Amino acid sequence: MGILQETYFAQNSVTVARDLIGKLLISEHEGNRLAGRIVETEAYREDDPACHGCGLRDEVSGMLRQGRGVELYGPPGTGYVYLCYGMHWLLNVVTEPEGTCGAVLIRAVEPVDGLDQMRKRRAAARREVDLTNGPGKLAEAFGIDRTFHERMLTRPPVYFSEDRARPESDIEQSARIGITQGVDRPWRFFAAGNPFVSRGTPSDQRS
DNA sequence: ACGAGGATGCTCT
DNA sequence: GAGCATCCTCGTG
Repeated sequence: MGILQETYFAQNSVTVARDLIGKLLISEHEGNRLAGRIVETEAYREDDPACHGCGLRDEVSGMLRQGRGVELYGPPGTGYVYLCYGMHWLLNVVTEPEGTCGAVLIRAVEPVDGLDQMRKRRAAARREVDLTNGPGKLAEAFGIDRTFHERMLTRPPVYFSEDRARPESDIEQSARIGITQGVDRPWRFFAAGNPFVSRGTPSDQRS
């Protein structure tokens, strides 16, 4: 009921990233229900130097080479989960039609359900905002790891859904965070004023 | 409140 | 060996 389907994720990554703000991320893994309202996302696209998988298509033959990020050309709605800095799992959902490279990174959510289990998984979190105010943190809180890589996120146990109780909030836009390439593209979206938005600084404002 | 530095593993040169 | 879509701890003000 209200689960976002493959046709939804088949849109332009930037469109999906903006529209996912206010939607719910839900996990029914291991008998617990966890839910979070998405408050921060980033879009990654083909012909985008920050995107894993950029440059895998041979310009002459049109054929795909193997390499990191080739999964981003796969079916929309697929999970793309990878290890960042050797320690943190980051959750993406594959976007754009199959055969086109793209993904949306889920950077932060506001906890809605299952906070007790989130606290157990996030032992380092002293304040409630630290449960899920960053891409590595929310993945840990939700128990997302490599076992969700290349799994469909259009049905349980992990999926996205509409939010009936979706609160009003303005959506702001900025450069993406933590990247050194593609800094000029304002493809980060976040809910204005929401305390669960991550602490990162947009890449075009760093010294 | 804020910034520096370290942890840690995978991919590509 | 360098470079990473990060997070945590421990300094200093």
